[in-house]
Formats: sequence, C-alpha cells, structure tokens
Amino acid sequence: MAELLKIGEVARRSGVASSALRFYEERGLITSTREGSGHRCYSRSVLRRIAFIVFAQRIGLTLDEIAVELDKLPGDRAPNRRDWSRLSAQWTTRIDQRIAELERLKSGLTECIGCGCLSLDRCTLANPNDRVAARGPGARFWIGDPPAG
Amino acid sequence: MAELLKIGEVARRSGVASSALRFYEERGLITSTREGSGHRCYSRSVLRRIAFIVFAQRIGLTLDEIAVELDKLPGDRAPNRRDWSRLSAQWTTRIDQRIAELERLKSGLTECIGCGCLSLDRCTLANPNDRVAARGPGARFWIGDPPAG
DNA sequence: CTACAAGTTCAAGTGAACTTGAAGTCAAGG
DNA sequence: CCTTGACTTCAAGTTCACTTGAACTTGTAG
Repeated sequence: MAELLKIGEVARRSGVASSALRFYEERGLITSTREGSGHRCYSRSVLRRIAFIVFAQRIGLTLDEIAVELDKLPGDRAPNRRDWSRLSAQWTTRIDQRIAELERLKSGLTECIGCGCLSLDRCTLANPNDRVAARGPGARFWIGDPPAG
Repeated sequence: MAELLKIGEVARRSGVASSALRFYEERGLITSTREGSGHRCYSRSVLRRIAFIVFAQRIGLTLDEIAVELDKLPGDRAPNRRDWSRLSAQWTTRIDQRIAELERLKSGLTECIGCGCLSLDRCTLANPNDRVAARGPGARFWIGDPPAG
C-alpha cells in the first residue's frame, strides 16, 4: 500500500528523469527519506506531486512559483482532493488569460500582419496582466506594455 | 518616406532593446546597412519584421524557427501583405494546438487533480504533435508522451 | 573645444531548468 | 568474489535569449 519507491522507479513512472527529481528535491519541490544505504525513498504520493509540477510547468509557472504553490499544501497531513483543487483553482484563471492572449495574437496575425497594421504605430493588442511580458526583457508595446513609462 | 532609422530609434519604436537588435542581426533575423561612421541604418520595414519576431516568440517559436520563417519571405522585393499572411497562416494552426493543449490541461486540472486521477496510472491527457514536450528534456507521459518507446 | 549621449565590437555573464561527468558506494545474481 | 546496474554527491556544462561591461569612436549641443 504505502510502498516506498526508489528514484529510478519514480523516474520511470512519472517520465521525469532521475536527475530532474534530485534537482526538484534540491529546490524543495519534493522530499524523500533515505534508506540506510543513502538511497532516496519516495512515498507513492510523490507521484501526484510530480504530476502537479509538470502540469504547472506546462501552464507556464516557473519552479519558484510552483514551490510557492506547493507550500500551501498542508504539511501536517497528506493533501486531499480539496487541497489539490484549491491550488489548481487559481490556475484556471491563468490558463484562461494565456488562452485569451493567444486568441489576441491570432486575430493580430490575421488582422494586423495581413493589413499592414504591424507597422506598430497603430497596432496595440491590449494585454494587461501578462506575466511573461512583465518578466521578460524589453518592453513589447504591441504585445501589451505601454509605450512610455 | 523611406527614411533610415538608427538603432536607438528602432529600439524606442519597437520596444526591443538595442542589444537585442544587434543580437537579432547577428542571428540573421534582421539586417542593416552602415553609415560611413559604422553606425547601423535600418529601413522602416525592419519594424514590421521585428513585430513579426515578437509575435512569433509569444506564440512559442524559437529564434531559429523564426529565422526559418523569415527566410521564406522574398529576398528580391519588399514583402507584401500576402507574403506576411502566408507566414502567419501556419501559426494559426499552431496557436490552435496550443490553445487546445491549455484546454486539456484545464480540464485535467479540475477532473484529474480533483479526483485523484493524477496518480498518473489512469490519467492520460492525449496530446499529440506537441513541440515543447517533444523538445523538452524528459518525457511526461500524462502530458502526451507515450509511456514506453 | 569640451561634454556627453549614442553608437561600435567582443567577451563574458545571467537565469531557468536541467543534464552530464567524475568518482565513488550499494545491492543482487552467478 | 566479481560483475553489473542503480544509486550517491558535487561541480561543471548546456540551451535559449539576451544583457552587461570594457574599451573605444561618432555625432551633437553649448
């Protein structure tokens, strides 16, 4: 039932490389106990945690952000369904924002590049609250950043 | 009309840093002529090219991929609307795929994490033709990669 | 003429997310 | 006992997309 898994087993089952698992542990995203041998021992629940990490990455969160999310899980007991869904609830918003941006880009492609609007002066696809544009180097006006200030 | 722009001007108008513009030039994404002084001179059309690059990045293409796309533009004459829209036509498909993936992730979040399906054994959100999963390190079964082989 | 901003090249640094390599330990089969 | 494979740590390397810094030249305003 609560059988313990070795790192290779976890890697095989999750599709995440052993080196990545060690890296995640170093970053505090997952934990393990050690056998007398020094080998890592993972509880089965780590698989769901890893699944969560991979999901989150696909959505666009950085490992730091994911760590913050995972920290919200209860430390004293095994997280239940409600715990997990509380975390993922916020993501839905995020996914929707990203989808909205892609829709904007799509219409920008047909409308702006097609019509020549991409000369930038006239084209401003409004895009507030965008994480990547905010974090990334260099403002990109027509992606959403305001031209001045 | 066909006034030439200096790098600072292009940076200001496009929101892309001068250093990035030099980098793009080095990578063959944009071109410039030189003044007697050695300073770069850009034609106005570079702005649309840069806009295209930024759009493409937001969609998820790498600079290498963008270079390939830009190479499809006619070299002998100024690209017209049809040229640009030919390039962007393929992106629409790509954007749609990415949106579809996000929709899958979204339902995976509510359905799988919520119900515990994220134990990985049962959860396989089918996702063929995914660039990032294919390029990225480590297979992620429940994102789309087949579990074996 | 003197500042100073803006341009130049080239090498090296950054950060995210890992991977790879070296050098060694542990566990299981024959 | 020996081999083989899986594990360990630690440091360094990789890719992407740039940025930063050093050292220098050009253009413009006063």
